[in-house]
Amino acid sequence: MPNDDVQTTGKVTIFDVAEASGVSYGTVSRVINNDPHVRPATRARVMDAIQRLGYVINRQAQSLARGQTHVIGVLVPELGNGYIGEIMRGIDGELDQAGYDLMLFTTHRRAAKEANYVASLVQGVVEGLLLVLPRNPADYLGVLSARKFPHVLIDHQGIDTTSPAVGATNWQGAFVATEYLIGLGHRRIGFITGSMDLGCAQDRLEGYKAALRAHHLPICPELIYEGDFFQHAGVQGANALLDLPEPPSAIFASNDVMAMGAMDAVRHRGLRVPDDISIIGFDNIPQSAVLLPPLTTVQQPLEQMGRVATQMLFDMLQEPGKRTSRIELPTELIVRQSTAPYRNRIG
Amino acid sequence: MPNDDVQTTGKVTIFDVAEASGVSYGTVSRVINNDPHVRPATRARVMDAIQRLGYVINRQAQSLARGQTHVIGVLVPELGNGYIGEIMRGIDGELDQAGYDLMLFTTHRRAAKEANYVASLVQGVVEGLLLVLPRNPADYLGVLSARKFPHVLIDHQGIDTTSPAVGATNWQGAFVATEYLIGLGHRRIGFITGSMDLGCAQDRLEGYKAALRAHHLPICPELIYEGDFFQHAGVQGANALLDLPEPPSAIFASNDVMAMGAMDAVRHRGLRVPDDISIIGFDNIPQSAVLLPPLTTVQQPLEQMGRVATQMLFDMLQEPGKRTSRIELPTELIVRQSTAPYRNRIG
DNA sequence: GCACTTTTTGTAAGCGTTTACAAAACATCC
DNA sequence: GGATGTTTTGTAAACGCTTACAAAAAGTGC
Repeated sequence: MPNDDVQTTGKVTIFDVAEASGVSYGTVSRVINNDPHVRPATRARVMDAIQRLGYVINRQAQSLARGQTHVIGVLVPELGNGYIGEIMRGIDGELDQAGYDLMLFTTHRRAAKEANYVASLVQGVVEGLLLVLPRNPADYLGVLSARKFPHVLIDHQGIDTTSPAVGATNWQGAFVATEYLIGLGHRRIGFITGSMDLGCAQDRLEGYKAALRAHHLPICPELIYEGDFFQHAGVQGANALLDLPEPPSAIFASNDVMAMGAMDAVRHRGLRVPDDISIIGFDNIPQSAVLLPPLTTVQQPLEQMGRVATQMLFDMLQEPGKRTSRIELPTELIVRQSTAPYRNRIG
Repeated sequence: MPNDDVQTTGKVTIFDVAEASGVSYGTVSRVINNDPHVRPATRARVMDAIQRLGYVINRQAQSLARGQTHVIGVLVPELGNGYIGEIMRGIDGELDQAGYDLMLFTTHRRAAKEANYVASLVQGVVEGLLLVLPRNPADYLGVLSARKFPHVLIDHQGIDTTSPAVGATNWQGAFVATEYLIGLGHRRIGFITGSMDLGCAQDRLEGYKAALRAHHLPICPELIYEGDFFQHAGVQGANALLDLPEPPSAIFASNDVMAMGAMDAVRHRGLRVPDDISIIGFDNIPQSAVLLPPLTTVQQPLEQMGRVATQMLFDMLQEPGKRTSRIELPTELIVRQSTAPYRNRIG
């Protein structure tokens, strides 16, 4: 007689379990779903059969029958940078707690495809969608909104105002950081922007300008270098700024990665950070704390943004009609050793 | 009479489309699946109805009926570091081409949960599993193998030998890099290891040792600092090595991130790279090229590893019985400016 | 032990597709 | 214009589960 231990192959269904334990398939279903209406003895028998046969539930079928998948989709422009990783960590944590699974889509490849892509892929598989740092959201948002498909944007305060979103107080963060440099005595402060097609980059620039204005300092176009959030732009931006006839004494980069590039460029010229040039970043990625010198930066609550966005999405799933909102989480200035009081460097 | 344009809500099924276009649901299914056995005129009529009603297929139901989901799962220890991001890029690209979707699982949170976690979550939802850099794979591999569940390991040449895997030639990479330093005249070469619980970290260390041996140089335990692949370990490792009575003239870090830390530490002591100390990394993450100086490193074909692993998985799905293999993709030494010929630095 | 209530179990229908098979429509030839 | 062969279309059953409802069993109080 063959061993009927854990089946290694083939599909074990609810019917097999029912037969093996001498109950009906309905009862097996109830056991699986922890329905209280089942006698302890019966439950034990069924559980035993489940073990023996190595039964695991078929989520497809369950989803189909229940009409819900317990999967949410996350759309990211790309993996690889730590910034998105932090956000993902928050999303993942929250999803995990709720027992949801996560389907990952990247735009970078299919960006060119038709706008319906998101809607069509997503329909029937994911219950909601989290859009991280969408670059040209106009494409999908139309479809998503039209279909009333639950979704929330993360870190994009762009043109669209109808979709719920969570971001950070980029403007204030940049304002505070700039003000801090001004407080240290710096008067000429260089600024390296991010990709200006992103709302957050624009906001940071505006915050910088506003702080200068608030302190009656001139806004010099030559002190503003247009970057793109990549390290290389930090290097080039710093070089461009330091080549100026009247170079700045401090550089504010729109993210930490560019700040790192700027730090390298400064040192490569034989100048010291922060003695000769103060440098400040934005994001507070994990690396910033272990640089030499540790980087002064504006902390973005990235993980929290992920968490909050996920919770918002769950709210929407619960009460489909609910008024959606746009949330901005506070940034915080983290003072470390890459900034110092101004002193007349050359003369 | 109400407008029957794109429905914004509710579910449009194959039956609705059938009714709207005056054909049977079977025909609609055929149209959806591009079955050639349907008259052009009929096809057009159905397509039109699909458009009008805004029908999109329900993947759950399709999966259930077809018995395949077109989803594969990827299990990663964490997001956030660029290393995994590169691998993911390769996976994603390959999946995309094949029209598969990607479900992402992270271990870091549920690691403590029972070993069946992978199997139970996965069964019925994903057709195969890619395990990226699994840290304690013994837990799941047993279940996976027992169930003959298609899976491939990425970058883990550990104890387990039965599962198919793709990795890189870590040993050779480290050997070549070390030999390169020796060729530059260095005799005392410091080594900062990765997490020694990972096979790749062990292999790199062995490659380093083998190169020394091959050139009849002594293996000095004090020159080997045990790190963990994080930047901080690079800083500490470099400091420890340089504090030695007889410090090394070159440092080989087991990954680029630690090499960056080491570079910072070296400079912080007023020494220059590469003039005083040569530094070499491993991985060739995108950042390494834009450091100052650009980092000499061993390139790992991360994206390619992702691609190859995914292809292997597809092969396994196609021919379930197929003999599985373990592949090692070649590493390559990338010479940049963080390494220089040895010269007697102090004396 | 009976009538009654409550709990447990079984059954049938449904979720939205696919697909094998049968039926109907069309084309082709003599 | 019928016999024949080829497409095209319709129908029914299946995929593995949930769930409302009905039936059976078990538990009560007298």
